[in-house]
Amino acid sequence: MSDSKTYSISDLAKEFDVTTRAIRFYEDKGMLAPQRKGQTRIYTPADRTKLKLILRGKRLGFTLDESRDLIEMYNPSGNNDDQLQTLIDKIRDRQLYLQQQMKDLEVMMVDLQESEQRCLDAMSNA
Amino acid sequence: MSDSKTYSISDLAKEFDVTTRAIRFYEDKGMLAPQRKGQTRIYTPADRTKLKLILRGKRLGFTLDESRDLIEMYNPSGNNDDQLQTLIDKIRDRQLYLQQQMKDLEVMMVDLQESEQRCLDAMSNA
DNA sequence: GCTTACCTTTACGTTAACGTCAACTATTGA
DNA sequence: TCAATAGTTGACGTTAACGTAAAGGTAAGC
Repeated sequence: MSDSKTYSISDLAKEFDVTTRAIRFYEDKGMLAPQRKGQTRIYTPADRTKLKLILRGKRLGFTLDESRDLIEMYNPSGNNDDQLQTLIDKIRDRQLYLQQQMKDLEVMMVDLQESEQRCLDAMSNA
Repeated sequence: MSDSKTYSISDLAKEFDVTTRAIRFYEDKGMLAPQRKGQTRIYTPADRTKLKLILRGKRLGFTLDESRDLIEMYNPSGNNDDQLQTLIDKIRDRQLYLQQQMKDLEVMMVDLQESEQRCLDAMSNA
């Protein structure tokens, strides 16, 4: 009863709004390794979590290779602290990058609002 | 004397840390149109600003095509308010996306700090 | 038994944003 | 004068992350 829940590939595809092709692609890259029932892939909650992490990495702008490294860090298999430090550095880099993005976005929003206002002015004078 | 300052292609490449190839590529895509002195490209401060906007767009995750639309919005040439609204929508989308990125990043930082701590613990017990 | 829906593998195609030559011109300073 | 430096235009190559078709296996329901 505990955690015997499983998912089909299309279950996960629907839940996370990705294609089955993408999920198989992640498997090809060695990031997922679901069980099989015959030929058909069977995903456990752990597999589901991994997929979630992959997609989170994507949203953060990591490549799949980078995300794979990150995910390996979550489980205590290879406790290589050099790698760990490298990854923490990558995270920090990405954090700085995000801060720059926020600044850029603020400037751009102001510029566009000015542009919008000019447009509205032009329309009201017609 | 006012704004007669000009730049060579490598001036701009150095200033913004991009390759000359990239700058010519943006021109091929119709995003820049510097004057020529013979064959050589001569960039005005206005060109420089455009390049700046292109790179800002990149940092925000816009494609070059999207950035071109954005840049056209800054000058009051085509006051098409439909387009303007479309672009404001795109900006808003990107803003939401950035907010999601910040959330993702926070979670990931916590996860990795836990991972780091486990690693440090393991080392101190050796 | 037949369709429909879902699953599989294999493999070539696609897109963005340049990288990387190659082959050439123009300028400049020793 | 000659070599180094910076500029030019093609044009083919590259990478990531899938898309998309081909060609088929399997199980449910009518």
